This record gives sequence, C-alpha cells and structure tokens, in this order.
Amino acid sequence: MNNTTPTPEKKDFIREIVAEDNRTGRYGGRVVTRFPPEPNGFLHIGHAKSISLNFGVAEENGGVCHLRFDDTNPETEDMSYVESIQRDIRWLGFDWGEHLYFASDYFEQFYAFAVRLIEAGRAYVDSLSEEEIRVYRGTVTEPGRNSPYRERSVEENLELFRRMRAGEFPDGAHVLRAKIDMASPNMKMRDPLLYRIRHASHYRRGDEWCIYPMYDFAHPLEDAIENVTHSLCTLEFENNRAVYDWLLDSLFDEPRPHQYEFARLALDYTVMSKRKLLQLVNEGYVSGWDDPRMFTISGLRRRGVTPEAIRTFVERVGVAKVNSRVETVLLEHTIRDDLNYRARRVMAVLDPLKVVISNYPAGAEEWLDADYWPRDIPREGTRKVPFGRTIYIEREDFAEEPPRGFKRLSPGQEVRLRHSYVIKCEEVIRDELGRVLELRCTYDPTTLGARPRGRKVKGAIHWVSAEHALPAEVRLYDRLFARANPDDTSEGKTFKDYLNPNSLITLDRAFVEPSIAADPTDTRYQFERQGYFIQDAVDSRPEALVFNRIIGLRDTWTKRAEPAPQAGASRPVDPAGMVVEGTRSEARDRARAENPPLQAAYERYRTEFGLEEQDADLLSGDLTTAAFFDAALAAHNNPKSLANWINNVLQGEIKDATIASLPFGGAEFGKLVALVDAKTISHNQGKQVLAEMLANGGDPETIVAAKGMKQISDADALAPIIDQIMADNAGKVSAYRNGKIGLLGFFMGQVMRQTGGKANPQLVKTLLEEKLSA
RNA sequence: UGGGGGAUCGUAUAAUUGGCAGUACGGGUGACUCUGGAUCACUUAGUCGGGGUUCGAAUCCCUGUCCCCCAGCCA
Repeated sequence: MNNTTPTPEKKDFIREIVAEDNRTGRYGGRVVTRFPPEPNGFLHIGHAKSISLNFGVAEENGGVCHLRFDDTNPETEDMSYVESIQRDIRWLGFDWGEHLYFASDYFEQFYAFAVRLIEAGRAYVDSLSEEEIRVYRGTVTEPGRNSPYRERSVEENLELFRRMRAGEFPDGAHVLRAKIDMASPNMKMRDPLLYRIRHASHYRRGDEWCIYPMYDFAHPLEDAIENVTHSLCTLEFENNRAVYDWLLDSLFDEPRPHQYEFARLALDYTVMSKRKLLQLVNEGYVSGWDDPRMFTISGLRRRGVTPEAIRTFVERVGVAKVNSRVETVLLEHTIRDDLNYRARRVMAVLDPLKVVISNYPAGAEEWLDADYWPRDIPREGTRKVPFGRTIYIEREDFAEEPPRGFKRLSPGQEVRLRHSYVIKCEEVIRDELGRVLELRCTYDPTTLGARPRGRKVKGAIHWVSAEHALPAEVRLYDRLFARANPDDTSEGKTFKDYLNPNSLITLDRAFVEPSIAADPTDTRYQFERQGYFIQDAVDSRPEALVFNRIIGLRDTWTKRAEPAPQAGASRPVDPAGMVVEGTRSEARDRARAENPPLQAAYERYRTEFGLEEQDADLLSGDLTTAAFFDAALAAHNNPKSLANWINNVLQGEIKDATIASLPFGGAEFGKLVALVDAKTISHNQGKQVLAEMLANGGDPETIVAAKGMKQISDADALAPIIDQIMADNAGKVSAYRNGKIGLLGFFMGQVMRQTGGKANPQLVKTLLEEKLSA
C-alpha cells in the first residue's frame, strides 16, 4: 500500500460539464454559479443539496457563487424569509462574500430589456383575459392559436407597455409576451408571459412598480446580468431551457450563461414542497418551521443535527438526472457518524426504575471518575459521577423473565453499572397491581474498575444517582409520516392522511446526571446506550431541562428480538405490453408506402441480398440512406456487411447528423468496409478510420496508407506483447486462473491498447486463452 | 395523445467513454466490547424486456415497456 495514486476524482455530470468548459476555455476559466431562492419560505434539506452543489462547484473551480433572491412576485415574499435564508446558508457553512443580489434591484434593467425585445419585434402586449390566454394556448396535443393582439405595431406595443408601467391599467388588463411560436410542441414556447400587472406592494420596492417580471423572463436575465456561467436548476425546468436560450440568444452574445438541470432531493417519510411544509405549519401539525421533526434547515438545527452532517449527507447522495427518493437511514447514518466523534457520553435514564443497593451504607456517596469518551474515540476528558445507595436504571434494562440472549439485569443475575460496580438483583418489589416498583440489589465492592473474580458479567447498563440526578423532559422524535412517499396520493388521500401520530413522544420523568449543568446549553451528548441528545434551544431552562433526541443509537438488539419486515419492496411487474405504433418505424413504413422506389428497394434488399427484415427496413426508410447504401454496394459488393456497418456503426457515430450531411459518399464508405472485410485492417481500426473520415472527409485507402494501418494477424508478433502484459499483471493472471475469467476482457483491452487497435482480435483471443490457461 | 427528460444490487451512485459491473447505506453472519454504540472481517444483491453489431456491450444500433415534467398572469 505504498502508492497513493491520485485517483481521478469522480465527477457528477454537472462537474464534468464545468470541467469540460474549463478545458475548452469557453468562459476563459471563469466559473460563476448562483443559488436563487425565492424569499417565500424556509430552506429545507433539498435546498441544502442545491446550495452544496452551487457553492461546491464554484469553490472547486476557484469561482464564486452568488446568493440571489429571486423576488419577482410581490404577493408571497417577505423580508423575514430573506433573513432566515441567509442565516441558514451561513449556518450550513457557505459564504457568498459580497455577492448578495436581489432580482428586485434589476427591475429597471428588466424593463429596458423588455423594451429592446419589443423594438426587435420579439415581444408584444397582449390584451386577452387570463381565461382567453389559457384557451388560446391550446393543449399538449393541440397547437395554440395566435392572439388577435399578436401583430400590434412596435409603436403601439411600446406605448401600451409604457402605460402598463405607469399604472394606467388594472391588474390583468394586459400582459407582455414573447413572440415565439404558439404552435410549438413545447408548451413553454407558446409565447410565454414576460410581465404581468400587479398593483401590489413589494417588500423591497414598495409601490414603485405595478408590473412584475415573470420567472422565464427574469431568471435568464438575472444570470446574464451577473455573468453567471453555469445556471444549475432542477429537472422540472428542462422545458424552460428553450425559453432561457431563446431570450439570451436574442439579447446577449456567447459566452452567456447556460442552464443545466439536476434531480431535486426527495427523502423518504417526509414532504419537501414549500407549499406542503407551510400547510403543516399553518394548520398546526407541527409547532413551526423549526419543529425538530421538519426537514427544514431550522428544524434540523433545532433538532441538534450539525451542518457538517447535512453536508456530508447531500454529498453522499450525489447529483444525477434520475428522480430518486433517498432512504432516511442514509441521513441517520451520516448524523450518527458525525455525532459519534463530537458528542461526549453521559448517562441519563429516560424511563426510571428505582434500585436500592442494600449493602451500600445509607447516606454514603462516592464521586466516580468517568470518561467522556469511549476508548475508540481519540479524545480526552472525564467528569465525576455520583454514586449512592439509591439509583435509577432504565426500566427496560430489567426483565423478570429474560428472553434468550438478554444481557441486562434480571432476578439473581449480575450486571455492570457503567463506570461503577457490578450489582446483583436480589429482590423485586411490586405494587398491588403487580407492577415492578423497585429492585433490591447488592453490589460487589471489589468490582470498581476491575473485573469480578471467577465469573463473567455480560452486560453493562447506564444509571443515575437518585439523589443527585437532574429531572428533565425528553422529546423523542420519529418520522413525521407513516408512509415512505406521502406525496403518493393514488388512493385518493392527501399527504396529511399519512401523518405519523407517534412522531413526537414526550417523556417527562427522565433524569440526567448532574455534570451537564456545567456545560454550555448547546452541548451535544450521547446518552449512553440511548442516542444523541441536545437541549432544546427554545424550551429548555436550567431549572426545567428539555432534551431533544437528535437520533437514536443503532439498535441491533431490539431488531433481533422482533425482526422487522424486510424493507425491500417487490419489483414492479410489467403488465402485458399494449401494441403502440413506434413513431420512427412508423415513419419508415409511411415513407415506403408513399414512395414506390423505396418499397422496391426494401424488396430488393430482402430477396436479392437476403438481408434481415430490420436491416432492410432501416436502409429503405428514406431516399438518402438507400442511395448511400447503393453507392457503397457499387464499391464493395457485400450487402450484409455493409448493412451492419451502416445501421450499427455509422448510425452510432454520426449522432445527430444525417447521412446527407456526411463529408464523404457511399462509395468511400464501401471502400472502408471492404478494407475491413479483406482483413487489411481490424474492426477497431475501421472505426478509427471512420472517425477520421467523419472529421475531415477523405478516402479510406489514403488514410490507411498514410497512417500505416495494418492489422496484425501474425501470432509471432503478438506473442511477445501478450507475454509482457501477463508479466506486468501477474496478480490478474493468477486471479484469472483462479476462476475470474471476466479478466479476459481486461487482457484483451490491454493488448488492443498496446497495439493501437491493430491486433486481430480473434487471434489475440485464441492466444490469450492458450497462454492464460497454460 | 404532442414535446422534453429518465431507467445499473432494497436505496443512492460509479464504471478509464466499447475492455475486471465498483463504492456507500441497508440487510445477514461472526469477532471484539464496562455503550446490544463504535470498530473489524466475511457475506447478500444489480445493468428495464426482446432482438442485433462486435473478439468483447451498462455503454453502439433497432424495438418495446415503465416512470417523471409541461396546458399559473407561481418559481
């Protein structure tokens, strides 16, 4: 393990794009991102993902990330949200420096851009009613219709727009719209609204404006004004990108900002939409935005989760384009992992059971040394813990009839009191109902800091001194919802129907060891064997302590005692497939039906050349492809081989381009395939030549000659190369011989790489198999 | 139904861009233990289905299926 190869950092697709832009110098090495919240709600853990991405990408590339409040809707926004959002981002540990911006500061610029658009004939004032606009927009399957106001003159539009700003019209009388395409299959492109009239006070601009820009107009401009390079947003804005590009291409030159979309974070057993969170708050299902059961940043903070844990979590989730729901256990794991190293251990009894140590002198007490940290945590520190004749232990740490494997206290049995003595249960005292009231135990004075002689004590339990312990209220939190996806309302219910009635359990007779009185009130603890706790920042007072459980410890004991149902869900079963006409194959069928020569070509390919149905279909779908194929055939009379190369290799290489736009013709292509078929060059080399032809055109034979390409089909030439590779990878050779035959691909790859793809693969394979099994 | 996205162990996410399907969480088993925590070891389990190209396919081609988004004067 001497070599610490700097493993190339694994990048998500966004970071890949940024790295590529840096490589090509698209923005001259600049990287500017932005986090653009609307100040109309509190930040939640989903935002933390976006914040971490935006600030992270900027920082990793020596760039900056702007905090920009996207405050273009006066009706829902508020200064208190601006403050809470800034507080939350800072708390998470991110810094926007001087780059704090407000969309509402750009209103004058937005107006000027709108005027420019009107002057360019790319925007118009529409005077249709809200309802009419909806009708004119059409549906996803029917195109929209142009508004009768669409062709107003530039002068009229300018005048109307000026008067809109001047406040001459009531709400809804007019809107400004982009003039794009009412028939666009992308609904967002059907003349999106740019401005609406709203006589409302804005929390920052007051009554200065009565027209407000819409998202599709404001957002790209904000990005452009701030010289943002990479505008990262969530998947639901994919369709809006067309408007984004249209607008910026109308108004700016490259390099201008570009938008990329990633999947928002969804977490099991909770909801993430601001609207639903607000509903929970307003309707009293939770105590507020900062209720510790909420996955808002403020809720998590009050709960006691650290910013580091949240950041680790969102980093572990990753960034991709798949809609996904992350399991809560991942979050819980990162929280525990974080707290394990930072939370000092103390003892608290949540559900007390009185224990009297009958052989311990009445009135006596000892202050025992107890480490704050277990041996595996490299931190120092101890405190004194009082011990006396009467203590409390956890009720569930005693069992009159212990189940198999029980390692705690039961009648006649011994248990270790953590940091203290070994005690033995001698007697159980009950009330008249038979409920266990208290235990009488004896202690072994020789067991303080020492193992008992001649016997083994299996378990250790926590406890507190009855005389010294501090009473406390303890709040146990559980998932807010009883269902993994509360948003799934397929059963005709609402998300509120899935609230978990036991999401908060309050224990008001708990006891905590006295040492905590000396600690700062925001100290995070592990109550040994229970979980991680912190004083509630809102409700806890020195004389009336209140603790929040941040997260419980992993518990492999109760899990074993009552095995939970397997978490895995069964995979969805595909219903019997319905026959739907595939659009592309349908287009080819139609082309042949309308075009007799194509149909004839198809027949010829099938009967004369004996091509498979699929190959013939693909080649006779349009005239250019058929002509290309025929031209290739003239140069190389091997229909099957040509069909393979056109349909599989060529189509894969040209991506979005078409055969018509190729810098070479069918004849050249035919010659290329001929070279491969003649085994002059290998299949791989053939693809290399094709790439060259695609890039610069040219004749395959010339390229092959110029590059000195020739397939190596000589075993004597290949053997030393193979031997060398096997010598260099002795470990893999033995792994192969031990049955890991998948490594053959690895060796093939090495040989092909070494030979620049020249080696005859069939031959290499034979040779390799021979040598490897030798 | 039009358009835009997407599909890899139970979950999330990788795969040198055609060459060893890896990592983490979860689950299981065991070791250790004055926390039934932590740690360690082992283990479990996957390329949406069907065809094709290739020596070799998660990756390329064809085809089918399923999921998400879009018809706010919200963002």
